[in-house]
Amino acid sequence: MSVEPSRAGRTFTIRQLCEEFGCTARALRFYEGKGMLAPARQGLNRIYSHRDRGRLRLILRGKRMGLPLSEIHELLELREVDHTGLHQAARSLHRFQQQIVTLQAQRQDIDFAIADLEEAVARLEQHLANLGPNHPESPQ
Amino acid sequence: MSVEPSRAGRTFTIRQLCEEFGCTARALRFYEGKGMLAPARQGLNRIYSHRDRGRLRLILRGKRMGLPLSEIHELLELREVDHTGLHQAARSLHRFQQQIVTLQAQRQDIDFAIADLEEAVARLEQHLANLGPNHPESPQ
DNA sequence: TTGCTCCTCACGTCACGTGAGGTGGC
DNA sequence: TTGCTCCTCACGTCACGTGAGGTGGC
Repeated sequence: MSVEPSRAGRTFTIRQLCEEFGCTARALRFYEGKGMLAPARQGLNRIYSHRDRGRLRLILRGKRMGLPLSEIHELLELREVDHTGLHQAARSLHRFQQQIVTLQAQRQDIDFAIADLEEAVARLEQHLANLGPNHPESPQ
Repeated sequence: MSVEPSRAGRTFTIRQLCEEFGCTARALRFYEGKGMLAPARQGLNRIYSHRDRGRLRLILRGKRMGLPLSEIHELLELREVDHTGLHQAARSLHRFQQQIVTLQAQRQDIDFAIADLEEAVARLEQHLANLGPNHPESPQ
């Protein structure tokens, strides 16, 4: 077995992962501070393994789903420990189902907000039309 | 003219406004600290006028629309100064149209997240079904 | 005297952003 | 020597939440 990269042995710099996933170095360091990542070091510099990259991918996916880092952290740990995947799957399933409900509610709020904004826009356009053409203060 | 309430002369305590609008006293004090509200005082206690209430209503409406307090503040000031409503209307119109786009993008993100979650839920249910019935570690 | 509502600091939360100031290897 | 990327503090941001400790009027 060679010491050098057999595909999964590949390593990444912080910048490489940032570019790949579109996040900042500060974010990666922040996740590390929270104990969610633990890259190796070469001097002071961080060296990310293929597995670190996998964890990062899950972190960002969890974030997109609107989960707080604390919960993503839990799910990550569970995955590490739970070899059968049973406990992990049950827990994730429950949490994901909850999150779907939460997101659906958020979408409702956004829909209401958009409707409200569209109504306001219509009123403002009307107001400007009335005020507009030859009003003393109309621009130009 | 009587000194006492002719409908618009009515005043409110902080608690009354909180209950009416479903927010906390801390929030009202916070908006005041930002200069968005300026209730009268009776000793140390805050006395909100009908106009304070109107401003609060707009603040909360802006928040529901996803506007940051700083922008809500601007629109509020504009309304105060701009008697014709022309400048105000133009500015609000522009900002609202922008915000509609922003919210539509957020709704998209949420839709994608929900789809992703639903897929994950389906996979987990399948996984649990395979693992389930007579697995050594299945619960009970 | 007890309760209630009000008050003023002031630190905590969440997920980083943003400098300041410094190092290492090409 | 200049540039580049990396690093470590540490304070700032946003919109409040959450005590701690105290006051006023029924």
